[in-house]
Amino acid sequence: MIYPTKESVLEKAQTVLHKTLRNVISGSEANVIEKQIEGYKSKRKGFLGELIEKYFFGINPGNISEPDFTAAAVELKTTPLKKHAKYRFVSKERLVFSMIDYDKVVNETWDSSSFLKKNRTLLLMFYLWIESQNILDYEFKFIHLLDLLKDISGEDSYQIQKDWEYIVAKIKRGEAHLLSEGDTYYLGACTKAANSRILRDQPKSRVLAKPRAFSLKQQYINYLIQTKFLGKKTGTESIFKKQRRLETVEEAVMAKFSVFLGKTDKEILTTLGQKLNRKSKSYKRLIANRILGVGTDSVEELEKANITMKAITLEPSGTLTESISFPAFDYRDLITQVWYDEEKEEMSDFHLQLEAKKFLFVIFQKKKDSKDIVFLKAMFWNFPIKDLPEARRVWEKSIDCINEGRYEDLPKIKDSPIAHVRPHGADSQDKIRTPQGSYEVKRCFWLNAKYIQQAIKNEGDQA
DNA sequence: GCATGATCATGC
DNA sequence: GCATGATCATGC
Repeated sequence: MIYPTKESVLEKAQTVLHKTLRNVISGSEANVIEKQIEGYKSKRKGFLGELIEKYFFGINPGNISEPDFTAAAVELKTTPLKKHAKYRFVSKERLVFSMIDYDKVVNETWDSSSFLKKNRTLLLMFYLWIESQNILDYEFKFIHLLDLLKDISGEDSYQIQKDWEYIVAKIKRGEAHLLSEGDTYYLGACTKAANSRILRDQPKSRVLAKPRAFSLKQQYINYLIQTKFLGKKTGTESIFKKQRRLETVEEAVMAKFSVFLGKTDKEILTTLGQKLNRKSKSYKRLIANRILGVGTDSVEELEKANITMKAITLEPSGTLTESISFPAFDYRDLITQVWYDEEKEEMSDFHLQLEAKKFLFVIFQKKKDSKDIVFLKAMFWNFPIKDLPEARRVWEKSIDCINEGRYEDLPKIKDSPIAHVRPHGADSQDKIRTPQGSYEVKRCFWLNAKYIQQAIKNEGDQA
């Protein structure tokens, strides 16, 4: 089949909306597919996409650098949704594009990039994923064309371009092995499991690098689902109430904070005409929210890019005394997780927090001989990929301890330069069930204060 | 000063 | 009602 135009592709695609693949193919085709599925131990990633190409569209694009629908210049993406209590549907995963060709990409510019050539216009076919279900019976819920230069806001397109350029610049520096999904905002360089153990050459360094693919982050896809496909408000608040300039997320956020550099908490609140409870443990966090101009913890520009804001307070000497906490974990769930599941291409929660997330540190410093605090700076930070093995070690030790019921032996701050485990509940009675059936106080992973202090200092050195 | 356990205001 | 982020309190 030849589909000459984007409209013809979309028209055909929409005939499977609210239906399943089984609904639109013949019984004998279904039998052939059933036989193939039996051949696999588990559902192979991307298999439904291949079936859609072959049996539904009747195309055979293979692994080419052109869009799947070459004449129409449309790239097909068959991708899963999960049900969600609050948001109805969320993307089950990031949206993955082709592998990054480290040798080739360093000679490209964004406008002429092979990424844009292949992926500028996407046909997104979202189906509802249900673990136990036959892939022939997955229902297609959303089918949309998305032009990455026209169908999203100018700021979002601009950010995606900047993300691509950041990734390419890092490869040009000979740091392909240090790429991390958390480096960028909407477009990320994610690991691809299929052959992630086979390391690749990179053009500007002798160090072998993990194969990675361009991808749109899960949070950005969720934003698209909520605003474009479900047509709902996001439930988040934008830091822009009016028309904004064409700028990156980082530039936009930094511009908000730069106004208050060196100001005390009182000065900031007076300027903003705000009053806040100084006694609260959330005091500085709330100041940061007010600086951004929001009255909530759900900030659109931060959530879209999977950024977590952390208010940090340094001592007058510059020392950071408090470690940074993550959400409390569930002991019984934690021990079922795999650091990186190659088959499912899924990371454990802690791994995902470190690799895919970016942090916005809003740093205050206590004043000597005064109750006042000063706003020192804001900075974006993401966990360096070189430190992942150490974080993994702490995580694995934790799982061993939990499996063996040795809760008193969970990794302590001195056991690692990077992370540890500590209580994180409402109080000492806030307990949760363990695999052994007993109850233990809720705990979580923490990033060591010293480690974060060094990260803050390193950023200062670079500037 | 630091490690460790415990707590609490906020907002969803 | 509860998860979360950010301390606070205690003891060495």
